[in-house]
Amino acid sequence: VRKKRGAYHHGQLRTAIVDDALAIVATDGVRRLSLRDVARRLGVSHQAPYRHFADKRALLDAIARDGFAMLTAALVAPTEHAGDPTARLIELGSVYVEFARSHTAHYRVMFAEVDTESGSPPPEDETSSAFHQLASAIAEGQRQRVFVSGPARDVALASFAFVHGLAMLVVDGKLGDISAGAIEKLIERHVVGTVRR
Amino acid sequence: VRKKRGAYHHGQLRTAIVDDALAIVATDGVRRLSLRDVARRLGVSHQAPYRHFADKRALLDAIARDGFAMLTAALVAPTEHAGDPTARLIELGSVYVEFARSHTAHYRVMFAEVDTESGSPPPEDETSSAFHQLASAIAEGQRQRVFVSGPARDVALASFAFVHGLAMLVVDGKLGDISAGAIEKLIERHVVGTVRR
DNA sequence: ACCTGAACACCGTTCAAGT
DNA sequence: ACCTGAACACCGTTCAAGT
Repeated sequence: VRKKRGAYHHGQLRTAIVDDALAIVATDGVRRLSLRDVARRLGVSHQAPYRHFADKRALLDAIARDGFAMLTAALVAPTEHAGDPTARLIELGSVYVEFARSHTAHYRVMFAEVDTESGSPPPEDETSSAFHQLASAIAEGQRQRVFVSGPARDVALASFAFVHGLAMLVVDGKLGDISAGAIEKLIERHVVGTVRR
Repeated sequence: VRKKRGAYHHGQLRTAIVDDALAIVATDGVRRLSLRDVARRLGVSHQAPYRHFADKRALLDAIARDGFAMLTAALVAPTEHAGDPTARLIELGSVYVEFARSHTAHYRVMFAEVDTESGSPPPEDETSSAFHQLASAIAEGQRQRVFVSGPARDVALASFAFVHGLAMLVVDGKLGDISAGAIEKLIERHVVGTVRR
């Protein structure tokens, strides 16, 4: 979305900035993202982005929020397996890892090092949305007595760590180009082995 | 290790730089690490670090290498359970996550975004050392017929993703101050459920 | 060997304008 | 409203020295 020299973005600038930032993150990583570079690539002055984002952090936060919203939406969608907790949990895990694979830039920003401002409060833990999807699917399985008993939170923790670990490996390219089917098998094995009774 | 104005570090500078960088990473994160800041804190000129490291990347690489070496050493150590694959695999996992907890700065640098230079070859995958510890423990369990059959690599992949996911959550403080015992229980559950026959 | 200081090309961010 | 250009304090990195 390169604009003519001197032209205006007419309200599209915000979107253009986010899209270009995502492109940079996808190819070069979060570290290489620079507001000035984005502005340059879009043909606007390096101050223009500040009309839409208070600072660089705000841009990253917006991208992370988008990512969490997309992920949550993707996890809520598959209600087909509402009656079968095992199938549902496997699907949730697969959707989670597939999200990381298909939205690498978003996932990187979502889990990029958080600002460790010693004074700042834990930012309302946005991971929790995805986490609660897992937890509630697990609670349902426990209600139906097909899942192990014990605190749903602890069981969900194990499942979350597992899919998050897989997602990190995928995003970092450590798994080569493993197939979605292979990932689903790993998740199925996990669910059947450690969650189901 | 602050030196007197004008004094020399007499060969200690390299160590001092690494230590100070680790301190900064531990409190402020990798993103906030700056060579100039380290030099300033150590009372040397901002060019001094270049005597010991070709560039910032080289400093981070050195820290990552140290971390991988320490982790490998920690994983090799516990041969006590050499005869019991289940106990050994649980211990390997616990040691892995405990390393992330007690060496947060190292772990952050080890798994900080790798430079995605499109041309650069995969850097001899240093994760593989830790990974192979798991894989060989798993292969031994398969030999004794107490672990599930199938490619040791795939089974190891699941275990690695699980402990790596746990480690990431610990390092990012998403698990609060979960006890080492609670983590060991999660790992035990994973091993017993998805690795053991 | 190890250190210094000036210099260059970059950043993020702010300010005072321009249309 | 949305954009521009100059300015400031930072970075990483290089160069030409100093002891």
